[in-house]
Amino acid sequence: MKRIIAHLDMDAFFAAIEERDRPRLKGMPIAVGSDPQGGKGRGIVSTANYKAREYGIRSALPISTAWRFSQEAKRVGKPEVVFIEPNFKKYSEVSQNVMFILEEAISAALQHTNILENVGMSAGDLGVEQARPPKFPGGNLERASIDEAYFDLSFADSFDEARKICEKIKKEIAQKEKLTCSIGIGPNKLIAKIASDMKKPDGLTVVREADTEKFLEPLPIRKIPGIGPKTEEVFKKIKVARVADLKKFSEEELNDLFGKPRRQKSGSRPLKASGWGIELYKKIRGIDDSPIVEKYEAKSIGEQETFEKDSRDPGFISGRLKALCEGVFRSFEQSGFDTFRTIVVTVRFADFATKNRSHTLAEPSDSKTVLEFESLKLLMPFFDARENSNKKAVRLIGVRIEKLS
DNA sequence: TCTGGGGTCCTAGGACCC
DNA sequence: TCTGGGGTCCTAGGACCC
Repeated sequence: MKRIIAHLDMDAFFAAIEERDRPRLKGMPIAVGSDPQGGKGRGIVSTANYKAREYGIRSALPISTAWRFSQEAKRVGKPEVVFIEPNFKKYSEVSQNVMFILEEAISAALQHTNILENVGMSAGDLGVEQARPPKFPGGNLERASIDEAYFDLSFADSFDEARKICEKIKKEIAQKEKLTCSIGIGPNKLIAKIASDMKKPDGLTVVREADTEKFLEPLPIRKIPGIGPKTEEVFKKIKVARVADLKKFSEEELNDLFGKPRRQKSGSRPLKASGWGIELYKKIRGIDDSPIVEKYEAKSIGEQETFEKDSRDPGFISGRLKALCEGVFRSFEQSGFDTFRTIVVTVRFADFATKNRSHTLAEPSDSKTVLEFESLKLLMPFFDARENSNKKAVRLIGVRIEKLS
């Protein structure tokens, strides 16, 4: 049986929820993110709605820049951007609602398919291939993030059927949650994911197996998940901009490009593993066998904090470290895990240079005192002259626990 | 432009063991 | 004397994703 995979991605999720919940904001430019503090804030934009995107405001833009864009717009008589601080609790509740709608819709569609089959109405392999994936309901749905999910529609047997199911899903989410989403349908997760991004917002894009290579070739390489700003930059230097350009490289060439460090200048490291080259060779040809993974267990729990002002004060910094430990420990207690074994402390300096130090305990621990004591021990060397020779101020610190069980 | 906070995955080198 | 090969764990760094 051929695989049919869908990827659902909510449109401007956080901003759309805020716009929905505050009718007075309808049609206004909205940026959800940290407090801009009159242009002095140091955070970034989490999500901008489509109106705000017309101002050049998008995810990950420094909030201070967004503020400036808003002021410039105001000067030419356009409405100012509405800045809203994120409310993750609310977003996560809405996320659950959406996932529930999805789950119900999938299982209804599956039942429908089975009924048709049993009555012999489908292009029937009744008796020939009786075995349907007995995985629903609640099965074959992967919650990939707060606003994204993959689901398996192979049971629909055709891309046309799958499209109908997805149209229904979109309609239900719009009715029940007053939110729009975009869905991509393809022969695997990779294609579904790229497809869902093609016609945002409120899009539905189907890419059949036979069309995948033609679909991918004209795309900028950045559209391939896993190719980020660094890799894009490397390829830009050798005039590779689109997937079609990338296809001229053999598997060996790509493997070499990302493989072992071949006599590099100190400091610069290979971008990614050997293995990633071969991965990439497959991806740009639309090949992807990765399964839909339902259950998900956290591998680490952490918190970090950027100070309002960079600090050189060990008392202040260790005080904040302690507060972070408390937060991490609280999440740990609520997580259902019993013990942790590794503690990682992160320090980011004023120049954005970021250092980690970690320690793995001989025995697993469940103690807050141990967490606080070990984090402090990991932090101390950063105040040493040797680790921090030019006495750089600290911008951020973080604590994370790993090896949970 | 001047860069959050939550994560995941991958690699390399060194220690240590057989 | 000059020296193996494989495996696992720990630490550190980096790219990437939402």
